[in-house]
Amino acid sequence: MDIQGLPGRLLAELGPAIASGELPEGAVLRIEELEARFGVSRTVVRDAVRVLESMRLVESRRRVGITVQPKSGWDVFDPLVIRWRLAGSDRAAQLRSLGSLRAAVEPAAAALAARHASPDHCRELSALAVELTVTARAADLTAFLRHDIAFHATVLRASGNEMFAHLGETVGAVLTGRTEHDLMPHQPEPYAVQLHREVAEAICAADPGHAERAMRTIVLGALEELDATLGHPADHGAPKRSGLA
Amino acid sequence: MDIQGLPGRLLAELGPAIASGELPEGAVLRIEELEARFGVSRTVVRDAVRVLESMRLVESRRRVGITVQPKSGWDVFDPLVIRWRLAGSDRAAQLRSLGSLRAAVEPAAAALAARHASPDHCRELSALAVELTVTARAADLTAFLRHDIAFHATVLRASGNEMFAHLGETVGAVLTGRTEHDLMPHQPEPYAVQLHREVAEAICAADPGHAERAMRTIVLGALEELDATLGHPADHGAPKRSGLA
DNA sequence: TCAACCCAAAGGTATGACCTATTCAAGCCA
DNA sequence: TGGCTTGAATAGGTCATACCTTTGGGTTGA
Repeated sequence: MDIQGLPGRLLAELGPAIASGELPEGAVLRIEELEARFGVSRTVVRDAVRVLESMRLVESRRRVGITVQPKSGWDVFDPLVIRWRLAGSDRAAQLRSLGSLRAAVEPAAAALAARHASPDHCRELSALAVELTVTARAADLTAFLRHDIAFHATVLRASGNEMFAHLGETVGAVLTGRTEHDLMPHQPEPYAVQLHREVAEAICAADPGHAERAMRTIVLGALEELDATLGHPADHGAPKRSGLA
Repeated sequence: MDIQGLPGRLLAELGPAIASGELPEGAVLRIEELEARFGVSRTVVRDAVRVLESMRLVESRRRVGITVQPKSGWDVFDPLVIRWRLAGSDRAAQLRSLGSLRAAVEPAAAALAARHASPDHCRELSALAVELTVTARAADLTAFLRHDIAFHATVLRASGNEMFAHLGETVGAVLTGRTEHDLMPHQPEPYAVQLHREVAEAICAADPGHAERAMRTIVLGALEELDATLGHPADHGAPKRSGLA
């Protein structure tokens, strides 16, 4: 996605290094050093640094160099930062943060979708719900994941809120990461699949309350699962049966 | 914040121009043209363009130039993009999006805060609640706003979720914008102030349910108020008394 | 001891040249 | 005639270098 161009090469190297803590807070880089290390000109280095700076990952100051900023300043919503953190040692913390975010946003998105969804969205959701059912029964995890991602993205898009819609990509990254690492059950839980169907139906039936509740159950289930696999079990409120998002 | 340096000057000019639609989707800029227009070198132009590109506001292609991208691609969570949109003609849409986001996130944050808040956070919230009460009674809108922003930011921070915490700045921008434009009542509503007190108390008492409900009332009230001032009245679910966030 | 001052280090900006991917169109082959 | 190939013009991408400006820190003098 951003591996195009020489600055992209630097970004692909420096971003993950910073996000993973390999380059810790306070670490200092110098333009000259990066020029030599990557065999590129100052122009390219500046380009890359400028982008890192716009994400608040580093700060460039005269007479000092390029300093890695404290984690608390990161632009945590930047898609690249999210991806880099998911790929590195911050993975667990990032997943937990995203989990809470999903738990907050997706139910609200489902409720909004139940009010604003177009017939097209509705058709799409219904079709995806069917696909989920089928691929789950067939234990085709790859296809299931693909449709799961599409389902959640569609709900977010159908909410009519541009900010929610943009979380679709991020949620996709989370779901992908989950099947990759936290080994999923060989067959998605039937209850979770049914919840997805309920969400789709409620949205098509313009029933915000039901859509919201079903989605909340899904996403809280995912949160619990997350805490289980990541170890640290913090309570999140309403106890529910383990679901699958 | 980013008015430092020559690239910052370009950003401060081009960003708002794009965000407000003054430079519509598909508009093409050329480096050479920008060099002349701002009297800067290619280096500076490239720097600025690179940043706009990382926000997905523009795309730079050879033989074509720098093309303004469709709004659907904007990195809507970027703080600068948010600020630029709030300042321009997209103001209403941006406020509505942010309103829904707040409605989703802040109650969840309050609930989390009730679980994880440190004694320091608790003290801070209590103090801010007092300040809100006092300044509201004194009808000191400026001070009230300042404390209101601090209150919400503190709740978000106390949630222990880094992503929530980062929304504090954005929420602040929304609240500021509200008092600036949608003329607020000369004296903040007493009921809203009380709700803030309840949130603080519930968080300090480690009562997630109460904290979440009170915060939801606040933020839904704000949403209703928003719809009222912005015209388009979409229903958001649970009917509540008009609050004030 | 502390202040003002000066110098060197490192990023910021300016140029100008050259490379390269793209597009559009002219021209060729079926 | 129509589609494909090819070639040149265009505009961004990269490079190398020189010079400016800020700033941290050491030095000097009161």
